[in-house]
Amino acid sequence: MSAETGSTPAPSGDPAPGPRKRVTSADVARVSGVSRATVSYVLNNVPGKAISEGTRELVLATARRLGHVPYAPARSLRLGRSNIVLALVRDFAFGPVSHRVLRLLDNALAERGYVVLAHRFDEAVRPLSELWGLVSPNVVVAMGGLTVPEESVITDSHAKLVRTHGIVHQDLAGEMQVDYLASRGHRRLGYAFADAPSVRLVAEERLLGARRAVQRLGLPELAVATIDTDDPATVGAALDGWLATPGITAVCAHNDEVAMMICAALTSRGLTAGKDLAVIGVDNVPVARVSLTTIEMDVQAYADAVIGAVLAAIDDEPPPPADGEYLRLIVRETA
Amino acid sequence: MSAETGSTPAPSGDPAPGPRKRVTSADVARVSGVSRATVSYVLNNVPGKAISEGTRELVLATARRLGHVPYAPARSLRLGRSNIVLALVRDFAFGPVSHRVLRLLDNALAERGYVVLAHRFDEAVRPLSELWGLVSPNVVVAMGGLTVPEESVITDSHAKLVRTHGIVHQDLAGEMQVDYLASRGHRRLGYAFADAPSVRLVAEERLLGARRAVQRLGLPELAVATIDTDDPATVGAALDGWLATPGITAVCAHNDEVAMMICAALTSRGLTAGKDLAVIGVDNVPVARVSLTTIEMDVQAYADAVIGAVLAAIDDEPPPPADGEYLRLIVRETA
DNA sequence: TTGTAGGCGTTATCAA
DNA sequence: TTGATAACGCCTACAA
Repeated sequence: MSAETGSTPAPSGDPAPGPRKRVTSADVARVSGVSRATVSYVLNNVPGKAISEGTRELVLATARRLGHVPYAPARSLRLGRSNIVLALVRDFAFGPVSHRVLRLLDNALAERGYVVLAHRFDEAVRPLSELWGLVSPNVVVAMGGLTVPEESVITDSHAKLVRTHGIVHQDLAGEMQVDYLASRGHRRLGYAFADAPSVRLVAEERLLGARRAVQRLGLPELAVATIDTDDPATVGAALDGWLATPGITAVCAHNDEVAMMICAALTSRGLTAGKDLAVIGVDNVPVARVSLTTIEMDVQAYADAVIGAVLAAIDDEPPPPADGEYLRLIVRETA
Repeated sequence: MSAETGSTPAPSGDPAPGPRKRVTSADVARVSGVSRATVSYVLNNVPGKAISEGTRELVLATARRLGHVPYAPARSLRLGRSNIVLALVRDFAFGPVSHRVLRLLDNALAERGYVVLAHRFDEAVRPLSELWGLVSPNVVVAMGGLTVPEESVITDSHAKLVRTHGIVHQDLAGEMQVDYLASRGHRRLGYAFADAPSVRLVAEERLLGARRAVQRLGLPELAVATIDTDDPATVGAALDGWLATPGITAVCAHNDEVAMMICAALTSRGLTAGKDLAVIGVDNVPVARVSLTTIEMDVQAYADAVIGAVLAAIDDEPPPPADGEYLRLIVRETA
């Protein structure tokens, strides 16, 4: 009975099909009448070993019949690595573009036998270093930027690190916004800057690009207002500020969500986006597709770059170069 | 000494700070000059054992100095269970409410030493049964409904299953929408039904509730239009249909995103939500907070229910009852 | 108060 | 073509 130690002492009442005994590969071997090694060879399709077709099918059938599922922790322990790709995000609402990238990444990795799991991390809740005692990923994909200490914690772990930040040059989005508005004759521009920790790096890059374009074109300085998407009052205040400033005829928004909030605030004031004030976003989210002028990202190309980097990391190869054209202007009604 | 003959093969060329040797608890024991058991007792704060303060601090200091991190797979293998709570979602864009619930869940679980990981599953990409060979969760939280075969695959695994579907009575949201609009004198109502696999169950429940309210109040049947949020044309078509139907003065939307798309389409036509057509959503997402009338969910209460269910599952206890008032009407400008 | 020993499920190595 | 065995890192009953 001491052999049963590890397992739950079976709380007196357990009629539910609770923690049944795990079906191990040893069970499959025993029932099949072969050795554990043979089972392993068959289940893993080991190339070198030649297994007779009869044995192979017998093992496969037995495994299926008994409902054997390889046990991930044991496998990881033996191999010294897992098949988990952990996507670190600061917020589960990490943006429609990243959502789609992760979907495509998981699709691509499924063929290789890897899986993408997402974790929302917050050093205040659980230090990153504690994470490795709970999950042991093969590759960590940092969605969005990391601080230097965060990076080093990951580097110190045994996982390889892939950064998505930097693949898409977010500053170009800001530049494209300004360039387009300027081409339509707008001279004095407002800028709606998003203030949330989870998007800070991206937000700063976009603003930087917009400022650069303004300078390059010799336009007056941007009228930057900070928006907290959780507080609609900041949108109203920003809008009223722009409307009160003579000459401002257009606004660049950090993204489509902010842009839509501005549009809604305009409507509240009996004004119309695209008529009384030009508004341009970034992302081309579904809700934008009705009428918002925006900057679209080539998600497939972006995802391909991420996929390439992750596959290289898995194979312990140097990351492939990730350059390409990812951004495209979409003109609709609001600007 | 034979222990030292392990002879790490040291692949000829390995200049990169690649897969360094893992620091094991045995290393900590050896360097500290104590047994492996002692290290384990100290690191896990085992209550029964009394460890001298000196030993305790020595071990802790050594572990920190060597950078020892307990290795999750080994721990899971020994214990027969992991500390992973896997949230299954059909789409990473699984809604702002669920995003917040997962955040609160992870916060609550951090204290217990568990972690929440999210996985976007799609049977067409990777059968659920394959997942258990890649990750071995202690608890699976199904965000949104599951099909019967999906449920049984999870039940067959060794993970416990927690369902979030059913905690919040989504049909009540539909009822509240209709009740409110009726109270404002609207008689003939449109309904914007969302057509996406990832929200189907919720969408059907909300529509069901709306229909029930219409019947109860003796109003004419709902003019239901199906919206595909990825295709703005469906929004325009739906709106034109309602506008062309005499007597329709208000529309219930499946959620705020759909509602915002309708508002944008109204603006495109020179009309205004709340004036030319009443619009009401569900969710109270940030972008709605500017002017959209909507139904808000008490996310904290919802999350508390989920947290309770997950903690019970971890402790192998029966799930606590999850009843409560989760929904609240928020009146703004659009209805 | 601390140490010893055994085993969790899997896979690689070696032998048959 | 297949089988026996050791090892991955950790935890814990039992012995000292």
